[in-house]
Amino acid sequence: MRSYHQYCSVAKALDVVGDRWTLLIIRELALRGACRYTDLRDGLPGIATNLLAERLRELEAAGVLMRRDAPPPVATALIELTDRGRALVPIVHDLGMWGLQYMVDGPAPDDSFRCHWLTFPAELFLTDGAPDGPPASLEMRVDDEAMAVRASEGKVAISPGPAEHPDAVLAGAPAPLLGLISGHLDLDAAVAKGLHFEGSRETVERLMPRRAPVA
Amino acid sequence: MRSYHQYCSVAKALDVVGDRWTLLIIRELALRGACRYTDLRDGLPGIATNLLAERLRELEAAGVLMRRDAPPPVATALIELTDRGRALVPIVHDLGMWGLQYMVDGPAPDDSFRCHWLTFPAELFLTDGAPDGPPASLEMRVDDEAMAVRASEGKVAISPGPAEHPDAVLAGAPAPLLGLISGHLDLDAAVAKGLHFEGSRETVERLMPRRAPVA
DNA sequence: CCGCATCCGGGGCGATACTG
DNA sequence: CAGTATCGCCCCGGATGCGG
Repeated sequence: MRSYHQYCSVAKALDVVGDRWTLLIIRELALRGACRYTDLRDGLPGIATNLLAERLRELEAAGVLMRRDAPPPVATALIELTDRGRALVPIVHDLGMWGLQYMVDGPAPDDSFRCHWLTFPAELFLTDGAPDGPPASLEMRVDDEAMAVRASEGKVAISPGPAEHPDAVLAGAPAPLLGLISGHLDLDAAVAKGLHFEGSRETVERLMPRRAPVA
Repeated sequence: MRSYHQYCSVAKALDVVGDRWTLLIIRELALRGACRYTDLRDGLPGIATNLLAERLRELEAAGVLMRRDAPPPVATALIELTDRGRALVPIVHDLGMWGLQYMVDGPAPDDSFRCHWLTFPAELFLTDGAPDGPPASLEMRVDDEAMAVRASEGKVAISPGPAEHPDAVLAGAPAPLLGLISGHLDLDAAVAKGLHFEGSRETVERLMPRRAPVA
């Protein structure tokens, strides 16, 4: 990107991360951790390959991310955030919280979706409503991608990939799933909107928020 | 900007504020409060007038800012952030704190500067080192623009425009001024780098940080 | 298959000129 | 003061190719 040529810290930050796609690359690295070029590409539907390569070069030069050789079994290099890049994660998170208000109408017809994009909203909204209960595991699934939510001793942990022995599974379209997570819909309403539900209703109700804090 | 077409809150946020110049417009409205088109234009050196007009239209349509008729004596309309837009201010602030690390080398030869751009760094770094002392007033000046810093009862307030009866005045180039504010330079070092200083040294040392918290 | 580089068409952007 | 109009350029998007 052309520099703004302003001696202002906000402008200098945007000189580095203000380019198109740049903050979404940070998002992917924040949600996935160290990953391959191809993983990034899959998490950024719509990006041109040359643009991704160019952005990665720029961000590496700016000290925001680094490449590291993968451990022996793998032949490829891994890309991950540096300390400087990790300092951006809370900002990307907050930006995502601000953007939630533009999602309540549901996805546009040609919107793509990846399950791990729900991580930030899930971290914000999900709480362990029964901190004294036994550990519980929930799987959320859209298309072929899954995300695991584990509640244990009052803590909620969200991780990409399928859950090991889920007590409950939620699957279906993104919109009712997000509605449930954010408290806009309860489980019955989400099911009525097409969400598929299996397993322990108790587990779902333990994790999902009771009220809707989004404006 | 073309939408990213991703049903992700970060992408949706960037669909609204990810365009070039957009977050800098938010910065200006955050630092100035309600202001005129021309004020924005002056605070955004380098922007094309058609782009500013177009961005303002888009941001108004997105509910981020609004236009309001000025009180009778003035003939022009004022532009200000809505609640939704004000929710972006902490994000812009944090982005600015992150961008500080790219300013330590000083401005590029063709960088422009406005004094009120120091507001975010000043809010972060300046503290009242003598909360029991009498109110103190400091003016910082670069070129023709000034910024006032008032310390009173342990609180520090920063406002655009000249100070009324400043106990001390700092004037000169942006870089030594920022170095002083951020704690990279003490007053003598800043003066050695060309900063002009007048008035009460005690007032300056009361407000400026003792150590450098920037990496 | 992974990680790009290259090419090309379209549109966002930058700069200037002009207007109510 | 507050924009609109115009034009050229370069960034971006999409497709293809290619070496490891």
